[in-house]
Amino acid sequence: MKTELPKGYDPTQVEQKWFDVWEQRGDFHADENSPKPHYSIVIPPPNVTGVLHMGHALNNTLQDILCRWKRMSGYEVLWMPGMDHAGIATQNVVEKQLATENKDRHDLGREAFVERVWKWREESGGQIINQLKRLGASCDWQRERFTMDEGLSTAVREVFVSLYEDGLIYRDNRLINWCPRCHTALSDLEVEHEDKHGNLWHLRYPVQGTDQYLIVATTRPETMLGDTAVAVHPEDERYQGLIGKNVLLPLMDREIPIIADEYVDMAFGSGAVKITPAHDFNDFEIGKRHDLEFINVLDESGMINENGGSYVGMERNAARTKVVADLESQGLLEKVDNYTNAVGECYRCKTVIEPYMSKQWYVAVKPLAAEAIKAVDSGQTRIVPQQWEKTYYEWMNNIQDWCVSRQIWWGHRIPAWFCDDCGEITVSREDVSRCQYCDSSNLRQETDVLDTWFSSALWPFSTMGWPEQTKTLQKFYPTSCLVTGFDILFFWVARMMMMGIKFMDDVPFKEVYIHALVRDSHGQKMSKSKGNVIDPLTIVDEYGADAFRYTLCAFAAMGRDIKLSTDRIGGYRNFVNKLWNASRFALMNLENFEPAEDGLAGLSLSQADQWILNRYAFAAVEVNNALTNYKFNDAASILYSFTWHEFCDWYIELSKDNLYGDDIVTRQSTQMVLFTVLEGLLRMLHPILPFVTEEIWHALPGERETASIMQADYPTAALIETDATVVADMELVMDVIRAIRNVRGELDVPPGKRIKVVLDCKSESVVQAIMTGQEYIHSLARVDNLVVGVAVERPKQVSTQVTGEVEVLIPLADLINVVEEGARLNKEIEKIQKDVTFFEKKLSNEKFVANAPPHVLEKDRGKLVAAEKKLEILQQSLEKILALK
RNA sequence: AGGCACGUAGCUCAGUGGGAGAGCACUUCCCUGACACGGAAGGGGUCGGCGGUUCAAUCCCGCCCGUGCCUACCA
Repeated sequence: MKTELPKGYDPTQVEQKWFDVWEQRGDFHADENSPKPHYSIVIPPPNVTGVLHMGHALNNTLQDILCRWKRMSGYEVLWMPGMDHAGIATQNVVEKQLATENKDRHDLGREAFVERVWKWREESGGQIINQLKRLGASCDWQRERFTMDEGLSTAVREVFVSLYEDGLIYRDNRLINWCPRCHTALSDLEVEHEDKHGNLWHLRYPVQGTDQYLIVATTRPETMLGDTAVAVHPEDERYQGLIGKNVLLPLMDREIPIIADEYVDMAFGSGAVKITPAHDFNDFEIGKRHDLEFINVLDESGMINENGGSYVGMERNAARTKVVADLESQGLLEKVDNYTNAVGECYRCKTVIEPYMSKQWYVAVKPLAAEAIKAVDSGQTRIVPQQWEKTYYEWMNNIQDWCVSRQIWWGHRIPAWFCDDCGEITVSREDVSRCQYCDSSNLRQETDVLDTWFSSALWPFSTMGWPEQTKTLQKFYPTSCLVTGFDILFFWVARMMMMGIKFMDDVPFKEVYIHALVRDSHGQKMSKSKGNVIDPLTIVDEYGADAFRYTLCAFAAMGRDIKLSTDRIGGYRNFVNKLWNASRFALMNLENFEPAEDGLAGLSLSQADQWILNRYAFAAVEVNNALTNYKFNDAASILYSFTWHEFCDWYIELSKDNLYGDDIVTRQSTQMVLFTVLEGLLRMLHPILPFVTEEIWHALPGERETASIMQADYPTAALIETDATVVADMELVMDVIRAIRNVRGELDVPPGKRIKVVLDCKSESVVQAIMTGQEYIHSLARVDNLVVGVAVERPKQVSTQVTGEVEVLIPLADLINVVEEGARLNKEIEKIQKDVTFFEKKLSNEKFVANAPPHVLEKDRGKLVAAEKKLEILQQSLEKILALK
């Protein structure tokens, strides 16, 4: 597939073309029968309702980089893709649709509603999959899974029943987090706490049998309708006489006791707390301790129920207003303070959650967590960066039982049947029609479904066919790595650890790489409901997927926040274009070139050739190191500077004379090096820049051994041994070129002007190095007359620059301004003088000389000597220049 | 309230116990036959503040200030 490269790189067509080829050819498919060592990653399944955001883009780009790198490094790579069914979110989407038809789910009934959700899923769900493909994600798309698929549902049921049989799943009636809008229970994690400005109302409760009032403070006055006690601290002297007495609850005219409990903070407010056991988590505990009445005053929608006296039927906020107004009119409102406190909200719809009494299913997670802690502690699973281990332990050690039942319809229905005759519960892998206990057929299946995260927790093995013992599981479980953001460390990672260990008897992943979160400019987490999402696809459209990927890769190391700047993306688009044009240059100079069978062996390699091959080896080693340690940004910067600053800025320029010259042997060896380095460079870059590298790679001369660059070997080492002396000589010549350019630039020598340069060298070996590279100096420094030697005759009027062992002398002649040269020298002298002073001071410190390690001392002494020499030369030059005036 | 981070060039951010880095932006010059999404040469930072450890601190420790996130039952 040879192609002529157009002048500018246009990503759009190239990206679409190659992705189609890759996917249709099955290049991403993982073979469970492969003899190669395995490398596996399961994708953090995006919501079926999801639209690609920056977080997905980062997360999946990093996974793709790892997968492509490992694939090229000889591994059989499985990147398992899929989505979760996002119970509440998806149900909300479809309910909104229904609302536009003036219907709700109850009008349809459960079965029809679920059907409707499936229909939505087929028609509009899962857009994100195609969006991931636009990024170049090399998932094994043939294996795409969905948490509501039959296989995964079987896994969910197997796990639920097993946990139940092991006594790790139970039912209990307690306070849970209730979303009055979604009409379902939520786990603790699904409640987001946000500080909100509100009020602290101070209420006066009349004490029975006295004319005293007890002042209680509350942020939720409407809950007073359900108060069943007032609590004070047992040691609070102010209230000693009141404990045991009653207050008359205003508005309800209910007598409730004054109790003593150590939970009460004497210093806060009046030191007296109203107790509403059915509507507050603390009060719930106190209620149990003191055997109080639990009066629920709300219904499922957050409306006051029949227990709320005259407030029945009022919405909770309206009730609050009315309660406060009524208390005030009765003189029972002491005062109102401004107050800020954390209010819990539903993570799906942001409705203020309600602590609500209800019977729910729980997983007793403590025993599971203990194992999951051990697995990280023992190193079976490594969390990178390690700092996150602490967060993981912190949560795991304080873990609370997990409420897994949800009062919605879209999800895995809990496989439990209640018997109307004997009251027992039958939990079963198969649907049942008769009670296990009394054989009655009067059964009703539990209507609740499971938390979506319950099925997500099984993802690493359910996607591979569990509970069947599949070859895929044998080959690819445990997975090698999990790549995710820290925001779902608890939601997902911790739970996968627990379930993996419990059901697979092995950790779900060997390593967890936790990356930063992409936030908006205010540091806010991007989310659909906040409306602050920037669409990554518009970035892809504008800059190309490769440039976008490179940016994300370069950004990946940031602590916790990533704020994307389009300037930066533009910079990497330029980088891609640079690579493209360097490749065009190569192709133009590789006409009629056929790569030699034995590669670089036997070629007479120039200074420049050896130098670039040396730098190539360095880059190859370093980029592998970086990726091994998840240092994505290091990988990006190593490859950036090798490509641009070494290959393009230097090697291509150094090679031009040889490529344009008449010496056929030199030309051919230069071509071979140019070709070989570029070809290897493309392979090095491919994991980050899959599209452009594939395109160029196929345009190179010669035959490729594999159908795609993604199947070629990833470079790991030197292509051929290079001579360290020759490489150092090249660096020396480059320094000389830089020195000449510096003088030219500083003294405004016209760029086109060819000049005379005298190089006074300290030794014959330096002369030799320079003589070998003299053509480079002629060409890159625009020199037409070069004199090199040890103690050469020095022209009278010169500009002087010093680099290492070489004095660079440029005759002033007619081209250099004496005044400017004086200024330039003064600037240079000032710099060097600082160095000299610095090292003199350092080395005259006796303690430093006595304590510093010898190699440091040696190095600094050398630096001082070099700086002193350079200073001397520059000062002499300055004197001469001044004498000319 | 506790925990975890962060504070480095104008901007966005890397980085290390031994004389401070990148990209973009900026200044000067150049449309030299791959590339102006380019080339060459420059300018720019007492690495948040104060102490401590060390021969040596931007890096380690403590405190402070500022910012962000996570966890938490102060009504």
